[in-house]
Amino acid sequence: MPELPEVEVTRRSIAHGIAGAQILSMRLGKPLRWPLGCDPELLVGRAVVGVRRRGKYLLLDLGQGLVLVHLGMSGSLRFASALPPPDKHDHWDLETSAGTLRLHDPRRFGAVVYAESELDPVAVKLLGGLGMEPLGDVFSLEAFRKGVKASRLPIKQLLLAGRLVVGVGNIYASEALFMAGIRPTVKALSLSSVRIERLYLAIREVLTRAVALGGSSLKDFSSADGSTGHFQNAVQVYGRVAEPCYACGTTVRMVRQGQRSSFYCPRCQR
DNA sequence: ATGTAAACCTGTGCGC
DNA sequence: TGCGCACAGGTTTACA
Repeated sequence: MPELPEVEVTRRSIAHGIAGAQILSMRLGKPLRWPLGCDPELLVGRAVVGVRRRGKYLLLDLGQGLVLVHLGMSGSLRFASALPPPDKHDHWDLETSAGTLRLHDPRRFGAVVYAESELDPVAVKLLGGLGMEPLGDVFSLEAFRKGVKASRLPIKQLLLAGRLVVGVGNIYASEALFMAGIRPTVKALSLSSVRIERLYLAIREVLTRAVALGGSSLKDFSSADGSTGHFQNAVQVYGRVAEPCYACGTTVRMVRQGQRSSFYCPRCQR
């Protein structure tokens, strides 16, 4: 479910409230993607210094060490001073002096992993291969162009791979490619510099816009304060197979790429 | 090295 | 109403 915008919106909804809080207890439910990697008791008494984001990971900085949180396909966080008893899909509670942070994740593709530092092997394994932050300064047109021209993958799959640029998932890849007028099946290295620049700008624009709209709440996503996003109402092609393109009226198509569905307008995107 | 598919797990919607 | 299947916002791992 969550791509960069949803994770960033979640981060913003908890960062202020949880900063400086002390960890009082931790509860784990059913197993997630990976084990926590330490005794939960080890973290009790530590402070949550701040919350950062790297790609689709949230990084809870503790006084010592950090906790990596990934929402997988169906995860969402809640942060509140009083939460109801955990239901069967609530698999992690972090009780702090400022409130409880709770991971709700029916499919359990999400993860909560402790690392001593970002140099900890587990952190390197999870974060080490990640590409550029699309909303950060290091995401330069030059670096993006170089990466695109070096890949023989279809451009959609290159974006999803996360090795060049992070945070672009299935929704925003389709949306950015529509915005740039590029068909998802085009080989990355065949794109002209002009089209690469259009895509570069589209990625930044679509992600920025999605964050501003609170992310996409397709099924049940909500940020940690319970508010839902609105980007799903601004979607141009994602999930709109067989419906008319808003720009030209041509029927939106769906194609299967790497076990994921891609949506595009055959007239607007070449 | 690269490209494709299976795997992880649960819920939902659809055709019959 | 029930059953079986396809599919769902992600990522790693295994295997050609």
